[in-house]
Amino acid sequence: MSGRKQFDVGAALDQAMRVFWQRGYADASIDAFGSATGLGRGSLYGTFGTKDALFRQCLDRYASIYGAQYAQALTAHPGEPVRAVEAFLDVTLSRIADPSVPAGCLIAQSAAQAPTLKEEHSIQVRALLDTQRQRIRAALEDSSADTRTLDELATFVVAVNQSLAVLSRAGTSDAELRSVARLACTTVADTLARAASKDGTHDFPGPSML
Amino acid sequence: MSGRKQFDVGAALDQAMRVFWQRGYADASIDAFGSATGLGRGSLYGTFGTKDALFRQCLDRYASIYGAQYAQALTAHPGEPVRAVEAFLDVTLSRIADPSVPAGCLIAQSAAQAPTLKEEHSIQVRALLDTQRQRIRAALEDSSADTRTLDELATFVVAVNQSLAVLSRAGTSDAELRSVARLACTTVADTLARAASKDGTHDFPGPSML
DNA sequence: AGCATCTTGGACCGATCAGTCAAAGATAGT
DNA sequence: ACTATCTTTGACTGATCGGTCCAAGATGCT
Repeated sequence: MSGRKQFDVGAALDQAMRVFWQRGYADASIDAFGSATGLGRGSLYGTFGTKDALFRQCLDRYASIYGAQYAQALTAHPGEPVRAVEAFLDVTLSRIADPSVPAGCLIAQSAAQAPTLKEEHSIQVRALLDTQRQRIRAALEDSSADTRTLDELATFVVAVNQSLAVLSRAGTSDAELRSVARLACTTVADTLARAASKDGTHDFPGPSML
Repeated sequence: MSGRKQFDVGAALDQAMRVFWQRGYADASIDAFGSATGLGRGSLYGTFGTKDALFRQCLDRYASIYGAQYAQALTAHPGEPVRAVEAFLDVTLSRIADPSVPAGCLIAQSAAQAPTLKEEHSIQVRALLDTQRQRIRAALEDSSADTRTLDELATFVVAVNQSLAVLSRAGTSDAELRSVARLACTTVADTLARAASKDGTHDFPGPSML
């Protein structure tokens, strides 16, 4: 049976992504993709190519889906960097709490396995993490903190975000994960406040240096 | 050639641990252990049993080696919880910077792959993380913060610690990792300070509530 | 209707996996 | 020195891996 494609390519890619997400690259067998998507090997290889190519497409799709959510969360609170970070981490927390999708994070999963991945994939993972860092950094830029502080805070938020994924895999409860996120937000708030007071600027207009 | 064991069991276990640490459970083949230890299959199976049993022993060894380092770091600064946390995270940072050992962390690696591990191993990983959390919690106990705050901070430190391992796998520089750790320490310091001022206690003896 | 093109499912391939086993060599106790 | 016991090496097994291939069937164009 065939002639025209008998399945939705996007939906199949979603399922494949979930397999990589849940099991990691090494433990994701072609048969597992077959079971998850209901497709035979011919369809899988004909549509997505090799496992490597499929993985690349899954990383792309993951970045596209959640990258958009992260970007939206970060830009939804202009001028309120702490709120932005809060919304950012909440994207991860909500995803982890969502039972229709695996726990953890495909990027964190892949980063942890980076040494066994092909260079191409490691580079892609790094690039995605760097994009995330830059987005956070941009959201923090409304504050008056110095460049170095902003860079460090952005990396810090990326780190905490990854930690949520790892701990969720170890069965840490949603409440505990949320407390971790909350503490990270206070760190951002305190650090920005300190930076603002140090250079004489404040969150709202006030006496300036001149 | 044989009669008596021709190799150091502890050294072989160290090498095997490094293989799991570097490659993760799924990507660690028996042949890889053979190459790393210089042993044949007979010696490996005769000494350590199956791959599962070897993994369990490697987790034990890892916990023993670094658990001791973590415990020492945490207890080296009694009455100074922030210093203790600093020393704790420094154990991880030093290990990551040590080229004689893989980057990352066997526990973080295993936690990320928890869904594909046998229940027994997931439980073991959880237990190790919980032990770590309790140790941190104990080191924080000298402060005057409430129980809830101490629990949350301990989980937070565990989370940041895991994040260092993940990010190091993605090629994050030592300097960036150290800035993440530094920010986490300020989180601990600020949170403890807030808790102390809130309930009227201070870090050093002063006017009490009565 | 006829044909070229595409899709599909499953058989198949060589490689590699975890684990077993037996033959051979080395040791310790007697 | 003899023997029971242990270790080691490497061949072997069955299962599973990623990937290829092809026959069969479905479609669209002319």
